[in-house]
Amino acid sequence: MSKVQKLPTIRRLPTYLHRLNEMRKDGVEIVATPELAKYMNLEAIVVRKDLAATGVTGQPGVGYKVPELIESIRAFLSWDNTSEAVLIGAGSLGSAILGYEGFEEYGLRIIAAFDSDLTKIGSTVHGREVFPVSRLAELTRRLRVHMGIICTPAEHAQEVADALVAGGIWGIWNFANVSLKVPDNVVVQREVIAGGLAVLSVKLNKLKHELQEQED
Amino acid sequence: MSKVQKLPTIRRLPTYLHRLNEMRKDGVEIVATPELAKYMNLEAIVVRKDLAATGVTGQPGVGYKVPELIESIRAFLSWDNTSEAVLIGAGSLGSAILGYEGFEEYGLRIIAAFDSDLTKIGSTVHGREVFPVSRLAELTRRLRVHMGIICTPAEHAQEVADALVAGGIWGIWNFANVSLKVPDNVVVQREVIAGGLAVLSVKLNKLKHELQEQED
DNA sequence: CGGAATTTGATAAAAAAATATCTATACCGT
DNA sequence: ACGGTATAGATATTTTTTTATCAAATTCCG
Repeated sequence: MSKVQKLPTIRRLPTYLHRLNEMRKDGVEIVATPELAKYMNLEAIVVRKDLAATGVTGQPGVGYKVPELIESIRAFLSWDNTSEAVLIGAGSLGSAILGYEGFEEYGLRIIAAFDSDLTKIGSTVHGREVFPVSRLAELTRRLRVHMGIICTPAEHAQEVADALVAGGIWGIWNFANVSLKVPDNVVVQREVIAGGLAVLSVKLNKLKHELQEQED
Repeated sequence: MSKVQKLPTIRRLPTYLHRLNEMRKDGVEIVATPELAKYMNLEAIVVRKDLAATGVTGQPGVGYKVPELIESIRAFLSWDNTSEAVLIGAGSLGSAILGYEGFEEYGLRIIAAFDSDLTKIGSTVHGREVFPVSRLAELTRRLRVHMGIICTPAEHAQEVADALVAGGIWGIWNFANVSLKVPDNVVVQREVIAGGLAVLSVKLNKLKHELQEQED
C-alpha cells in the first residue's frame, strides 16, 4: 500500500472548504489567495499551491471562482458523493460527534450508532438509533457501510475494530487512544487530540522564552 | 514571532508518551525503537529521530529506559509541571473534553467551565463548576489561568477569545470552526477535526483505486 | 488610453522531514 | 569466551514541503 502525498495540504483543504462555503452563502463569487491566506494565517503562496494541488486554475490578476474552488476541493477529497458511516460508543465524545452538523459539508453521514450500554440501546442520540454492539458486524455488512467511527474507551476499541473488519469495513476513524491492529486492506486514521495540545505547549513555551529574552 | 520546528515530531510525542506510561504501569523498564515503531505504524528510524529530538540517549544494543524516556518527552513539551486551563462552552464537545481523564498525563488541568446557558450555570460538569461567560475575563485574570479551551459554537468563539485576551490569556486551544483574531502575544491552536477525515478520505480513495488496478 | 498595482502560474531555490548506511556497543545462546 | 543478532547514534541521501522569483494576464485609476 503506497503512501499518500501532500498530507499537509490535504489537512488544510477542509478549512478552505468551510470558509468558501461561507463565502458562497454570502454571495461572494470570486476570491483571491491573499484573502484566504489571511483567514488561514498562512502565506499566500501556500494557499495558491494548495488550491493548485486540487486541479483548479484561477484567473491571473483576478482570483478564483468560489463555486469552482468548492467543487475542485470536494472532488479532490471525494466529498462530492456523501458516504455513510456508523459510530460506535455513544458516550460524551460520540454524542458530540453525532451532534456536529458540519459533517454533511464534508461528505459524511453517520447513519447509526452502537453502544454496549443496555440502557442506551433503542434510544436515539441526535436522531440516530442506538444499536447493541453485538450487532455491529452484521449491520455494518447489511447496511453496506464503509466507514466506522470509534469513540469507545480505549480498552474496547480493538474488539470494535475487529467487528467492523468482520462486517467488511474499509476505513476506521479512531478516536480511542490506542493503536488498532487491522488487515492491510483496511485504512485507519487515528485522531490524537493531544497532538494539538503538544503543539500549543511548544508554541507557548517558545513565546515565553522570547519574552524573557526581550527583558534582558 | 519565529516558527516552531519539528512539528510532525511534536505531534507524535504524546502518542509515545501514552504508550510509555502504559508500559511503565506494566513494569516494563526498557524499550527499543522497533517495538514503539510497530505500535506507531512507523519506521523505527523515525521513532529514533523523534526520541533523539527530546534529548534522551539510549543504549546501543539495548534500547531506552522507559522512565527516562517519559521524563524527557514531558520535559520537552513542558508537561512536567501541570498547567491550568479554563474551558468555555459546556455543550456536548465541552463535556466530552471535561470528562476526558487523560489530560493529567499531558500536563493539563481544566479548573473551571463557562457557559452562556443560564440553566447550566452553578451546576458542575465532570466535577467542574460552570460559571457565566460574563465573568470569563475577570475570573481568567483572578485565577491566573494561562490557557483557554474554546468549545462554543463558531458564532460565539470570537467574543470568547476577546474575553480571554482581556483576561490576560497566553494560549487558546480552539475547537470552534472559525479563525480567531488575537494579538501577536497570544498563541492559538485551531483544532480542525475534519482534517483527519480528509486524510482518511484520500487514503480510502487511493486504496479503492489500487484494488481496481489489481482487477485489471 | 496608459501606467501602476494585483494576481495567477511556472520555475527555481531553500528548508524540513523522512529514509538509508554504517559503526560501535550490548546481549544471547552455545 | 565467541559468533550471531539486535540496537543506538552519527552521517549522508532522498523526498517532501515551503518559500522565493519572475513573467504574463487582468483590473483600476487617473
